Amino acid sequence: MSKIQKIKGFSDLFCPESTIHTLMENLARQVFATYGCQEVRVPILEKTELFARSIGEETDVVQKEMYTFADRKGRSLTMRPEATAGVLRAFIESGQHSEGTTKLFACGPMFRYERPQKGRLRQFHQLDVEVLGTDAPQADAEVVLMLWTFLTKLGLKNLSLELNSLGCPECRPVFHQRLRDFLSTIDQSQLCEDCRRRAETNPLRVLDCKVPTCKALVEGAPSITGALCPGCDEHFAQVRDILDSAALPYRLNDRLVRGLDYYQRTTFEVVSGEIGSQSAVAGGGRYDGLIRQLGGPDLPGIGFACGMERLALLYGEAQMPAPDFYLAVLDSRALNTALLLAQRLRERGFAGEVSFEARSIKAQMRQANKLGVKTCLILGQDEMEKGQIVVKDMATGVQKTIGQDDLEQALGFRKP
RNA sequence: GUGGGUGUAGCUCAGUAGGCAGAGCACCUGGUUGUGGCCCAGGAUGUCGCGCGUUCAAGCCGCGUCACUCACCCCA
Repeated sequence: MSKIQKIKGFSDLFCPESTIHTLMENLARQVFATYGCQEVRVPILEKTELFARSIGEETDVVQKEMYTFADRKGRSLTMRPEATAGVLRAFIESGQHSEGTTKLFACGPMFRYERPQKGRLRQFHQLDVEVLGTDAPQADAEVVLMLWTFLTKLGLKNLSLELNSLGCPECRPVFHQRLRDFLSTIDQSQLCEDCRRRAETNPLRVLDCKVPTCKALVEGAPSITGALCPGCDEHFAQVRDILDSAALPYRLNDRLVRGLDYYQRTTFEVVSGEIGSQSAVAGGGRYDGLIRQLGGPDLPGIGFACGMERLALLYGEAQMPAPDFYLAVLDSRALNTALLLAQRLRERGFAGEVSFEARSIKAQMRQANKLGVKTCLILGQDEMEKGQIVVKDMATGVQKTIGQDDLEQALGFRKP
């Protein structure tokens, strides 16, 4: 029979990677809770329209990267490509939005039909925070601090925080016009093929191009920072001021662009130079018109998402805890007794393995050694007959024979 | 969607100029009547991704195909 393989861009996580993911998720939950975030679990499948309306009909994500299909009654459904839309939909639908600021944490798998590469899978996992109901610059600063605190507690270093303001519906069109004017003054034929297209469709993206010739050409392009309206300018200044006071190191990057249409004002990204080309480990920003756009009240919001696979690339080796014991069985008539003894220990919270077959003691000792257990228990014919068991300390090699009833004590049972 | 690289033992990979399929690690057995690590001796393990072609002969050359991977695009 032929093997069935997993589908492209989907991965199976075994230990220690699965442990790293669990650990990161738990730490995120814990850190974000200190800021008042409450966890929300939302569906993986949503109506396609939700993403089309929030992310933006014209974005690449919606145009060509979504897992979209018709259900059995012909309704168009989509596997979520990001978390924000679903969380906001749930927030709006729950109707619990009259209580001032709401801070939500969500996590889980997201899906995008892209060509896989380092740090990018078709099913990937994000940690997501949304702070809804306030446009205070303090909230922006708090969200950034929350993210940075989490990454620091994860032990990640050499990360760089990039910060920008994209302006609001009032000042952004002004900047777009200035940018278009600028682009029309330069020799279009010098731009790369992608940029010639982007100059029309999404001029902001031209600023972000990595091709050296394009970089040089847009050197003198106008900066969004200089085009902000007084309101946005003041808001951004306050956010920076707080982050300065908190001594949080960031880099202003007026070329920082977000891929989703709903972002405005404060946007930020955390990048690493150590994980290949997909260098953004987290990204987010403010989306003040979005809740209303999704049929909810006119409330502002800000949030971010962390890519867990990318964090995992930066995370060191996970230490897998060694089991407490290995129970070697030398006589096949002792196998049942051994299993019951192990069960007794496991009920007390000890972790360990018990042999399912009476192999040579040498083989079983080797196994105990390989598992790295602190204690090896040996049950043979002699011990069986006397109701005893051998307890061997693997580090010192010292062993003693004790009554089976005294096992918990010998292993250092501590009350839970 | 586009381009490059790689598919050989459980894992990491050698394999010269087409001529018997290899190493290290891991695993198993023994060196100890019931005692691990180190050491020594021995052992098992292959659709050389798959298909077609060239050839007396293909892991190696050609074509196709699938998978993985990195990069572009895009993004967390």
